[in-house]
Amino acid sequence: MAHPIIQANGTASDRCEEGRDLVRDVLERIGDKWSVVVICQLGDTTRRFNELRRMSAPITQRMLSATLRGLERDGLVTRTVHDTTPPRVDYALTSRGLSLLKVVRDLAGWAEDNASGILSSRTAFDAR
Amino acid sequence: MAHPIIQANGTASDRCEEGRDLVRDVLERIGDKWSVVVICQLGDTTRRFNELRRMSAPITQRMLSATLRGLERDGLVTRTVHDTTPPRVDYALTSRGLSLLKVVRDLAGWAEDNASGILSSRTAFDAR
DNA sequence: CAGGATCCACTCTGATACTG
DNA sequence: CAGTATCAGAGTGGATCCTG
Repeated sequence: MAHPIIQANGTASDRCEEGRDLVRDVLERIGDKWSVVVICQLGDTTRRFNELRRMSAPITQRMLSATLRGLERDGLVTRTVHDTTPPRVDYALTSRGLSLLKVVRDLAGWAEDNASGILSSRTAFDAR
Repeated sequence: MAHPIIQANGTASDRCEEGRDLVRDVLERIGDKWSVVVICQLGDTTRRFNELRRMSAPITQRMLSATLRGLERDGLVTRTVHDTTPPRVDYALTSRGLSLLKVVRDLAGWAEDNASGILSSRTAFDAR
């Protein structure tokens, strides 16, 4: 067996096969253009709409709104409306959202670790 | 601090902020419709084109071809052509691809663990 | 067997303008 | 402040046909 690291987890090898639609579902959520950005910007603190908008620039109002609604729908984010003037709405990650944040950060870590290698691979490939 | 787990890794909190374009780049690769499926089907073994096609059904020829080329471009997959008749081409994950497989399996694990919760959240949200 | 080329339908996103 | 509505453009994937 060439790469024992992959075999370490007994059931993990099946997890890709089995729940393909599931995985696709999740990836369609976090694989869109802004979900990961918003999740990371939220982190473990509460943020307001325009605050997130600034932090996630250059996201548009429309996309931030849509992204937050999607995350809320999946139970990853809570939306709290304070009935004041001017209106104030707070967003925060749920515990499920926080657990996803962890996974996403692992992914981000992998991305950073492999970014330069990937970029040079691309350059080499395109030069053929 | 409500969720110390998030704070565990000193630099990890920055990894989302810092390399946003990086992360997006990676997510555009694995976030497309088929990359994750193909990566999982490859696992740590070598596969031929039509073999992958069957395993990844209902992927089309066009998309399998495009997906594999993308993965090869990023140095995640090797493509080995055997000059025989009929032609035979073998695909396998590189070590970089295998390291991504690990991360992807974590993601798949998260997806499985949270699938039912997410689905019921969606139902509840849509019923409002 | 392992693809490439073409055409089409759909989705996702951005820009802009407007509202409670 | 925190959104919604509408429109147009780009990208992405599927179906089909063809080839060394």
